[in-house]
Amino acid sequence: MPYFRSEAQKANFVQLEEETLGLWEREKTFEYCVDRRGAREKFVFVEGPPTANGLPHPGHILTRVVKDVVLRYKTMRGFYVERKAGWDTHGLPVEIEVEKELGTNSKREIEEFGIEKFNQRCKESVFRYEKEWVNATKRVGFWIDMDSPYITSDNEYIESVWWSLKEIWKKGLLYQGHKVVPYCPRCETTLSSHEVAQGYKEVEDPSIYVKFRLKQEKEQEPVFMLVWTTTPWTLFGNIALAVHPEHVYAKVKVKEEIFILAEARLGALEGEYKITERLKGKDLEDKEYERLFDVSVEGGSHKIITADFVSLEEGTGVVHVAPAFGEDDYEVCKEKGLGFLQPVDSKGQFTSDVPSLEGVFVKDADKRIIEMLKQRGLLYKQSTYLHSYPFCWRCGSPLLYYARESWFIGMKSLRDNLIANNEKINWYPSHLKYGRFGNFLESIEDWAISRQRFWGTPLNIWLCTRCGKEFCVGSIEELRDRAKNFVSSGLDLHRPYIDDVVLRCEECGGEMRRVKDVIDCWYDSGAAPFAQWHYPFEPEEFKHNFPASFITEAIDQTRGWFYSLLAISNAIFDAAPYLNVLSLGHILDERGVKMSKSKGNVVDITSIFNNEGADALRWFFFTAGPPWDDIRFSEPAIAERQKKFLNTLWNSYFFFVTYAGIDEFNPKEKEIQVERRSAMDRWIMSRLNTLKKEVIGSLERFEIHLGARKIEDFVINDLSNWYIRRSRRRFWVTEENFDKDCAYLTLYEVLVSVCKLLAPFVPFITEHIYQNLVRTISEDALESVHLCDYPSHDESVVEQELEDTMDLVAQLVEAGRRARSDAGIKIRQPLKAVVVVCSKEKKEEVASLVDILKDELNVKEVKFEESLEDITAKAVAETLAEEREFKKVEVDDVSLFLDVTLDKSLIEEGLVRDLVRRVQGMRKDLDLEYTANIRIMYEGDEEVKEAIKTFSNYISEETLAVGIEEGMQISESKREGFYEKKWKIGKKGVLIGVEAV
RNA sequence: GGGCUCGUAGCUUAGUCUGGUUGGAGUGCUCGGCUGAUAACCGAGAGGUCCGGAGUUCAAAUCUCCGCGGGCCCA
Repeated sequence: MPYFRSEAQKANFVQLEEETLGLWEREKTFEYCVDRRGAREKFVFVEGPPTANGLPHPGHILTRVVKDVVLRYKTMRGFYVERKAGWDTHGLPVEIEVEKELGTNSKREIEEFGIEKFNQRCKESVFRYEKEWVNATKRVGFWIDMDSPYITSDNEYIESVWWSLKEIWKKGLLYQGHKVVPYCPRCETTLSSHEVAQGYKEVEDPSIYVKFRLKQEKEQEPVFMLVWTTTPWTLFGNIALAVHPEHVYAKVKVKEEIFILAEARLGALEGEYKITERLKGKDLEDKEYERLFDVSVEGGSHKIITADFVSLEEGTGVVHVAPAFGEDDYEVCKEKGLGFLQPVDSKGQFTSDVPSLEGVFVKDADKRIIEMLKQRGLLYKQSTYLHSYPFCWRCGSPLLYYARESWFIGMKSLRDNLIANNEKINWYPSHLKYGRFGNFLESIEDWAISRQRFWGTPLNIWLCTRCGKEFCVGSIEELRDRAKNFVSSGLDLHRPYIDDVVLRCEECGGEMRRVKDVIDCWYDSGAAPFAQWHYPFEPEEFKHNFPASFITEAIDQTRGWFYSLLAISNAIFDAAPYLNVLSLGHILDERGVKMSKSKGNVVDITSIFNNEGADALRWFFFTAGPPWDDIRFSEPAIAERQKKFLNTLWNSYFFFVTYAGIDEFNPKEKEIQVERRSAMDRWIMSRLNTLKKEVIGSLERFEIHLGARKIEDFVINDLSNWYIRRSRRRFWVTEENFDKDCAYLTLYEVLVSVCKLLAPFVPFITEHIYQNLVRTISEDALESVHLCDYPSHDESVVEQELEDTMDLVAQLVEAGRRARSDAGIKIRQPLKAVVVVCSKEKKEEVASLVDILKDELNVKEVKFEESLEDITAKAVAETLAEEREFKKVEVDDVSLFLDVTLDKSLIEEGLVRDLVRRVQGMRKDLDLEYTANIRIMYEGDEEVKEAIKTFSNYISEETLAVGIEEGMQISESKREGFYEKKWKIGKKGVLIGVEAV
């Protein structure tokens, strides 16, 4: 009985994978694989939570398999690697999906629809594609615990988030301010940058040059700052004028008026002008000017400030600053301690601060404002300006950049800590650390965490309606303690329920009401390190799981999740939340364009699962290039890798299983030390151990592609194309012998090792191979390849010299073939000898592998000559004192002379080899068992007859022929099972018949 | 507009950090060979503006600068 289950010659990877999934399910392999390492050192992973309100696409799958390969590898290396899944559930994208279904367009309509019902829909929407996500995750082999995931909208999660915000609040880092955001006045909502990017249009706007009069002594001639703007309506919000501190400004006289503007922008003036004075921007600093309109401002205003953002590309080099309508404007005013003015309401209409235009939509007011300026003589000139301006992608109205009240975390004050904690993190690729991410930290701004929306973690701040006192709630218990009304323990912490909870003001006894905001969902996911464990309410897990050893997501998360994690950990624990972070590239289509739903170029992964399978997909991702590079992705590219690698791996495994089956070989019954085995065996073992070392090195540096490519190279070139091809004859010997045992043992050991090396990369096929190669023969073996330890490298079997020599021999073989090809003699034609001329040392090395050379070049003999003064074919012939013809080739300092002289016996032997080859082909055509005996009949000329007679033993051995007969009765040969074929060998016609006996 | 990154044969890519023979593979194509792993394998050939330009150097795919194109992030 064979010990190993026999296999199909052609693998059905998809079927094999589905069976393997079933096996893992039945045996609970994943759970066991994690738990059995429970006492070992932890390797902490945090899952960046995906949103399941869309179908997973190849980019998500890439992230999942990269996570998987690292976690499987670390587990096999002995670490305890828990893997908790997570779902990101809040946020504007979710709301937008629901709004599309409802057909609503504004916050007002949502309020009319009802926040309760709206949020209920959001909650449902978030898990709409959960099943697809779970299926794809399982199908691709990503082992992660999806039975008890963290969910950012669960009460416990929210409670932890609240706790963390309270910590930040207690440190005085949570404050209220303004943020300038792209805002749709019709929908009454802010837009994300992604939405803004969708709605740019070319439009014509007014372009006006406005005169701001400097405050002076009365008797002096008036001096005007000349200012350019394309948004006249923002002039009501003017607080300051900005100039660049280092640029040169000119005081010029134009007709009867005096203007100040940048010298480089004098071209903006009409007609003749005369420069009367030059000065630097900073010389103008702090000069006050007359306000354009009569509006009241709290705090400093209407003076000249300096700012680096002032450019000389357009305008006059003097910039009108309105903190309510521009982010730079807002920031610079805050920095300079100036006041703030918001004359526009949330519908985009002027407030009572602007009595003459109260209730007018700002964009409609431009003409009247220009007219007002003209009448008062404050308009220098006017034209129009063509530029791209953002519009609301939903309703088409022009967006306003508009300052809204917002809550901030004071990250700016934590900048040095952020930078210090970033020092502790290893970034892959390393340039991100001080590049994109480092630069970002250097100029970090405060984090605006509030959103005036519905579906999100409610901001846990309550304000007293009487005295204005502010309170931050840090737990459900605290909420119930402080609440005036009854709060049930099972209260859903979302809006609108939480909005109804009124707290008692400790200061004045008044009523405290929650601010209406929810928080940025980036905060939710950034809180995952502790919130997934419901810390600090259940403190144990977090302590063992912080900081994370490893996280990975795509490059766009650099300022997303990678930052929000660091920001929060930094604010609360002053610690780095992860020690290694791997940033992945994106998936592009076959033309190199990013795959996205809107472009319609997303490849359907289910088709790949059903055609090529998960291992093929994974192997493609791992070998395509460095994980941080973008990958061009297409189904044919995956099929190609499968053909190249997985098929070769399968063929190697199939070869072993087939012959071990025939010979009923059981590796457990044999034990032969590696050093007693042949050079070929020791060579592949040496290569294997070198490989192990290289693969581990690569994986430790997250150079997954290098590790994978090294294994691929080993399997295809070393194992399949050299070791197995060279060793085939050793397996075909019918009787049992030492050399055959060595070959079996070696091939078996290599296959099992390779299988383990590959297990993290291609978990299905390796499991399948392991089950057949290992579990079938030992009952005490571990149940799964994924429970095994990762192979460690054994220096004692590494023979570097042997590896080098094999390299040389392979090169000599190649050179010898070239020589044959030059001489026009095919390889099947045996030749008498090859002469190798080399140093004594080289000779000794090569001598151990001389049989390989003999075989590969099909020569009877390999002769060595240590040195010849004259290394030519003629000299070789003379040295050997033979009248023969040689063909010379060289490899480095070794010369090889191929004896290309043919004699009758050699030609006869060549002919026999041709015949044998034909018979083998016919056996194959008949689909005979490898061990089946046959009878051969033939017809041919005298030479053929003679050759067959001379070599009949050889022919019998090679083809398992029990009889070779000359001539056949064609008429009688039509019987069942008899197969005959006419062949042409060289110029001879030969008729061959084959019949199984 | 700014920051980071990528650009090598039809396609996928190694080499770039640390400059040094004639830029190396795979795939596809052509020709030849081998084969009881057979939809595999071996050899030869054709195929290159190393994105373009300038500079540094005895020497540049590699270092520097300026562009062009793709990607990401931010304005």
